[in-house]
Amino acid sequence: MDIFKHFTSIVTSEVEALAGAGRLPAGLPTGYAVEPPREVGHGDLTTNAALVLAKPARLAPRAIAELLAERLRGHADVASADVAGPGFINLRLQDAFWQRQLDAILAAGTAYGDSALGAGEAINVEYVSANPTGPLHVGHVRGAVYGDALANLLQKAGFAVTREYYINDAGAQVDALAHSTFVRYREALGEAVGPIPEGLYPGEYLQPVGAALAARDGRHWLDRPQSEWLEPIRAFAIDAMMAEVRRDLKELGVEHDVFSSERALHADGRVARALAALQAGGHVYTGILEPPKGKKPDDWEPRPQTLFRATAFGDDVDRPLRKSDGSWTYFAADIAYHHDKFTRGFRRMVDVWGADHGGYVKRMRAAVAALTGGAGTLDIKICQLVRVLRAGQPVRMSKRAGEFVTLAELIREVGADAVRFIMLTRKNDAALDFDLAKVLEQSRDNPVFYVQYAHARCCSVRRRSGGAIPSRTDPAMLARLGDSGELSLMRRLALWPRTVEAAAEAHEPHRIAFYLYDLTQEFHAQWNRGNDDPAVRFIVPEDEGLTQARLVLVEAVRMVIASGLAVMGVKPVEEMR
RNA sequence: GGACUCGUAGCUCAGUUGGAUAGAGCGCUGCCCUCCGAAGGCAGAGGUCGGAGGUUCGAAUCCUCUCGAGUCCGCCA
Repeated sequence: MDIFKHFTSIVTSEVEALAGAGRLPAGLPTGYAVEPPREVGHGDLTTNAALVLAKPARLAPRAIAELLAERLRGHADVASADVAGPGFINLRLQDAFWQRQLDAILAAGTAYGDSALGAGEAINVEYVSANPTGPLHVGHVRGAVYGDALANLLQKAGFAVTREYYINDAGAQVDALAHSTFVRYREALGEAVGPIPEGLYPGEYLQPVGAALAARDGRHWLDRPQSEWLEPIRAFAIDAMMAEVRRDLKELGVEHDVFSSERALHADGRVARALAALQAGGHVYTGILEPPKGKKPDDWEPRPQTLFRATAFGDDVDRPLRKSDGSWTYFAADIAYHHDKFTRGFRRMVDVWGADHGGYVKRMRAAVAALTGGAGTLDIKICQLVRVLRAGQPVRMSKRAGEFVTLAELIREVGADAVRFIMLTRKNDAALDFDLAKVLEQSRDNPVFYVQYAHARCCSVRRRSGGAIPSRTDPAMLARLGDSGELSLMRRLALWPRTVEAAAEAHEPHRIAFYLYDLTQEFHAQWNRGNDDPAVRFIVPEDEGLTQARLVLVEAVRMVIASGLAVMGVKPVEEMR
């Protein structure tokens, strides 16, 4: 149960009751909410109902607040209801109310915080979608972790989530991959190939691919013309790279449900069909674009092009659909891809892109709007750059020289859990520094350690209790939990369902990381009090009843940490080493 | 020239979708601890939210303008 929704509905029924008694006008709107107060000193809950209702009710906010507060005081869970400031109502709840929440948490386990928000609606989250021309590197990791955590989060919020990867296996880049692989193939067969030609991929990661091809086909392709080997070797290389990508992603804990091929979209006519649909809607025409101002390409020459009328849907210019040789642009294929997702039943789509694709957002949104007549929604989340720091110094990355930190290396160095956690400690659209030393530090300013440590401490309590965590609770037992630190932990736990929903709605999984940090901070603080004062320790040998109640609290904390980490895709640890 | 994202404490960043005295960590200052419930604890000082207007009962949050940083800008994907 989300306690804030619970009390919002109580306020609503009291407003109706007051209207029924003639003390408020009937038919007032319900734009108000019961929320946690920003200032803890203001109480447990606060509502702006009187402020929101003042205008439609044509009454002073404080007068409405007084009426409502009077009614709210009559509820058994409400300890006090005070009018404050311009007309807020601050509620304090009985300890028993908070204690009762522990029941709900223990009963639900890590399902506590699951929401019906999504109502089982299908949603497609597309992420990573890196070109199959090389191994994944740090530039891809953030999107991978963000997308995966978002998918987990949406699942927890009640959506039917499909995790999808779009393979850009068409176009010049995969042809270059095929040529590069052919060079490595010749090399594997003993030829002296010299330096890798300009325009091809020089990375050593293609050596094993060439060797594997040689092992499979022997010298078969050596004297054949390019027209014969290009396609089969391209397919071979793409398969090899995608196998590596999938293996690396699996190491990171990322597994997609669906891999969609761009090449297949072209091959089976889906591109042509999508574009025909766009054309039928009157969104395609032939025209001449203005050159971009301020950065005019040297070889610019005006020419008529097949254009999508993106400006009709909020974009700045209309966008080309065909290259000068008549083939489809990448954008055209991407339109077809989103059309395909929509026809597969996804009215809701999320794309996770890197910062360098920011300029592409408007046209894609425009295309989806045009294709679906507004029935499909596309949210595009941009992940800003990650700077990897070693000893406080940025690690230089040059793709051309082939020196970049790969995902596999990153995981080998600090572990998948640390990688995932750190990637979620920033909002997706803010730049992120990844300090390789800091993530392994055992201190409070390393959130990975801090949160894991809290979970380990919970497990430690459980171990030392000898497995004596009560499976059932009763109000009398939980009534022993009256310490201020215990109560603020209970209040924090009650924020979890609300945190999940808000994060899911905003598509912001980083909020989970921040919540966990706050929760564990309070847990550690309570633990530390036990260092000085044995009476507030979780295990009090001379008081079994109190210990039982506290074990319930600790177990509830552990479950919420574990379910938060599950959303982040981080494994909770039982002990620190 | 334009588009997009970001400007919040000395530093790195949150900010519950417009609420009441803007939060956390680091750093700084002070006090306490040296305890395996280890990998420190507690407390304090410190920002008017880049700047200027506007909307609102109420703005870090929405609008306009402006300054600064990053990313991007036909036929690459």
